[in-house]
This record gives sequence, C-alpha cells and structure tokens, in this order.
Amino acid sequence: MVRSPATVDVFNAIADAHRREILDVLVGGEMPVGAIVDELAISQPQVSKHLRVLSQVGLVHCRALGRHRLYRLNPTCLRPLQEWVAKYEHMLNARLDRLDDYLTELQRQEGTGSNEQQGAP
Amino acid sequence: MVRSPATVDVFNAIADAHRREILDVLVGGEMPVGAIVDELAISQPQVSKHLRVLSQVGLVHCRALGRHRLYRLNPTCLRPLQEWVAKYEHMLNARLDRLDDYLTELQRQEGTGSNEQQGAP
DNA sequence: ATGACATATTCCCTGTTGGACATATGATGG
DNA sequence: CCATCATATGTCCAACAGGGAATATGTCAT
Repeated sequence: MVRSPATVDVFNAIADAHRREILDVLVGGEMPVGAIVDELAISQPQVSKHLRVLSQVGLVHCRALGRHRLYRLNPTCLRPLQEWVAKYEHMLNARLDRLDDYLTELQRQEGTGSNEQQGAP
Repeated sequence: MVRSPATVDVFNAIADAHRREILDVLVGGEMPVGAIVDELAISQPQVSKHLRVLSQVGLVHCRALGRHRLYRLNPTCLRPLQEWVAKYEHMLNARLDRLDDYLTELQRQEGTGSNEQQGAP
C-alpha cells in the first residue's frame, strides 16, 4: 500500500537488472533505442518500457532526431543513491572487526541461506 | 521467468524504503528487533520479514542473546551497489560533455542562474 | 511446569511488476 | 498518399511483494 510506484523512485528504478544494463549501455554515450535493443537482446517494447521508467525517474534524457529517439544518461539523478551508499562506505572501507568478518565467512558457508539465524551460542 | 526473486539481490533489497530505513537505524549499531520496531513504527512482523530479506541478502547479521535477536549491519554486501554507482560517479563529479550539460540545463529551464558548471569548450 | 516476553512464521489479500504479443504513433522517402 | 522504418503504447498474464492479523517458536523468570 505504502509502496511507491517504483517508477518514481531511483532505488526501485535500478532494482531491475535490465534497467541497470540499459544504463550501463548508455554509459557509452547517447544512442537510439535500436542500438540498445541490439546490444542487450531485450525485446524492443521492453526496452522502450524500461526507458520510460528510467525517463520518469530522470535517469535518462531523451532527444528526438528524425524518427530516432536518442537517449542519454542523466547521472545526476543517481545522487540520492550515491549519498545513501556513502553513509555506509566509511564502514565498508574501514576494516571491520576481524571477528565480525570471520563470522561473516562462517555464516556464508551455509550456502542455502534458508535460515541465517541460528540458535544461541 | 528470468526474474530473480528479488530477495536475493542487494539492489532489490534496498529498493524497499522500509528496508533502507531499517538499515539506516542499524547504522547506530547492533540492536534487537524491538528497538527497530520502536524506532520505525513498522509492525513487528513486518520488521522481522524485512530483516529476513536483509539477512538473506547478507546485509545484516543476526546474533541471539537470550530471547533477543541482535541485528547488525554487514555493509560488505553493499559493495556491488557501491561499485555500480561508482561507475557513474565519475560522470557525476566530472563535467559531462559540455554540450550535453548545456542542453540538459536548457531542458531543465532552470532560472537559478547558477554559474558553476560552465562548459568551457 | 507455567506464564510472560521477544521474535519468527504462516495465511490471505491486493497492487504492481515485467514479459510477450499485437498494435498504434510518428517520421521519412518515393 | 502510401509503404516503411523507429519507437511507443496497450492488453493480457503469471509472478511476486508487502501489509495485516493470527499464530508458532523459543527463552526467561518464578
């Protein structure tokens, strides 16, 4: 209910792998839809829809050129994301408690992740 | 079909605002579920569910202490996200193609008169 | 053992999502 | 004006997410 329409929020926009791929392709520079379709082998309607979402969020800009639509990145809109991640970066870069790291690896060995929370030590 | 269950991928995990809030709260340090519930005013079952997702993705670790479960951040798992954003950071910080930037500003029709980004071709 | 507390899990429901497919829009060239 | 290219949009569908409420699990205190 409270869930935002996702086409309005950068975090949701980049939650989709295809959308991320499209953005990654667009790093190469402005290009028409066809080029993206060709690079990614996603159906053209899908690419258009994803571009629409990205556009609504503001992550890409569109420019008409003849019958082509040239899309290009507008990385500015990644700022909120960047800032959010930045809050954690200092924890990322600083070495954590070695024990913590060790426990992390231990827990990872469970693999299936069916139940991360184990009983009391 | 190809769509991953979303509870498996960091990008999806942080797509949810509530999940982000929980992480943000956990920046304050290890704490039990009740504290999170209290801070965020999300229902306890919901918090537990979100914690489960975060746990599966690896973003949080859990430790049992008596009848409490102490959760704490594991920012390491934000690396993929950080790296992905990093690809765009240089575009964010560096001046873009002066023309692109110029056009962007034009399209935005911003009248703030900020001068800082000059193309200077 | 019993009851109180802290947390996890289950069931149900509704809204949204992304994909496939077909079709509409819009521009271009003859 | 018509055919064609490039892209957008609409419809239908299966899957899933997240919320609420009730309930199960597990732990402590007495």
